[in-house]
Amino acid sequence: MLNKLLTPNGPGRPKDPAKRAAILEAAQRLFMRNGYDGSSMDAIAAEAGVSKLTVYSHFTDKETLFSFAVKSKCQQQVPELLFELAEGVPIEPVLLNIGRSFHQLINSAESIELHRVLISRGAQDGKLSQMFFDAGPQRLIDEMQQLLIKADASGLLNIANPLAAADQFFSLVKGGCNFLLLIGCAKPQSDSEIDNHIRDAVALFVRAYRP
Amino acid sequence: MLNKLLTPNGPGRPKDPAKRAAILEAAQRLFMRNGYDGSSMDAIAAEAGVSKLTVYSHFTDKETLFSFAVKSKCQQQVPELLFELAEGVPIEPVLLNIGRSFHQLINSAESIELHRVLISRGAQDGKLSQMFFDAGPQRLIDEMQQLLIKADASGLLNIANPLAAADQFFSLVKGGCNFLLLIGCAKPQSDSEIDNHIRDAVALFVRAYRP
DNA sequence: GTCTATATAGCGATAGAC
DNA sequence: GTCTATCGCTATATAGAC
Repeated sequence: MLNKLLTPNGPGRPKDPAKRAAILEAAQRLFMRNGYDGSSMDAIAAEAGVSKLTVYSHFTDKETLFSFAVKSKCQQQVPELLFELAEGVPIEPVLLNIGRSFHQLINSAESIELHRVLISRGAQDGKLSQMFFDAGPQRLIDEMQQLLIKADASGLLNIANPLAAADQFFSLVKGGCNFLLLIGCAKPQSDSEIDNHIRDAVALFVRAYRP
Repeated sequence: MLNKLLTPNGPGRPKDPAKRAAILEAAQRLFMRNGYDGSSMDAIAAEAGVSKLTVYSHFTDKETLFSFAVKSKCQQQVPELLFELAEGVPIEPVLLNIGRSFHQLINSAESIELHRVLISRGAQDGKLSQMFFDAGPQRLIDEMQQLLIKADASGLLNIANPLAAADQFFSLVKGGCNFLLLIGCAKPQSDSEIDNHIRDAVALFVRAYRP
């Protein structure tokens, strides 16, 4: 299954990598837009500009194609937040930067759609959700935990339980608005509202954990 | 449409209210367990022990049945949290009680399934999500806001923005674990872990907002 | 390896007997 | 009002030509 990707040239005529990429792209678009059940293999093939059998040739079945599409989408979404903590610098600006990046990440249309699809399918494919979680949220929590340990050691903050504090921080920045976007009845927020929200979250966090 | 519920006796033979109830119950079970697309009208009719046409007779089509099922489920889930705030009593125990009730509510299997279904369908039926939100989360936020205003007036807490603070409180109690349950890869938490989580959330909140 | 055409099954919704 | 039987449609997955 994997050697299709690693060694495109098997015995006989090689499969067209461009078509494979087109299929994967089309699958991502449709799965994210219409969900698993809402996306037919016909539609995916049409969107990719190939025949349906070509889709089945590259990816065994619908489940497999879905897994590859999600996996690829996760890798695109992998965040590059700034968890650096320079010496002798106050902590608020660092947390504000992380908060802004995280907020933008989880509330982007792409991210909301990905979450929606995973939640819809979550009950039936826990492995895929686990993969997503390890590649995404878990890494953010780990890095945040490391940053908070450093901040505690530097005397910038007073944090007894870094893991719990990391969870608290992300929960605060996430807020209730993200849930509204997920269920599809959110009023659009202005940039200033978003910024105020993040400021409030960081302020609450720092106030509670200051030495 | 509604008078079917209010006046079960129309002209001619009355429809069987017991069958209507059985259909609604079966629809709730299957929709919550297998989602919208995963639940066929055949399966619902079989689960209810009636014919499929009886289902169509009581509820116009699948969308309508789904709306009634979700609406009914929401009314069952309507929480009775304790937002009382007696005079001369510390605030922590009150927040702990609310936090525990809220945590139990949103992490129950029934609630997770309802959220999952709403999120899956959310993109396609925003009205239903709006109805759910008004009946559930919005009311909790409102009541929490009122409580925080009182707490501020009493000098128990120092809260400039009660709405934002209410959102922060619920976000903290909710935590990251709820999301894990939604995507279907959560390790079960022990009672003591849950209690510690809620204590930490309340502690953070009170520490930041103490006068 | 890729295409057109098709097999098989399940869906939502309906017609007509009782 | 409720039932059995069925229509019309669409889905996943496959067979055979090039």
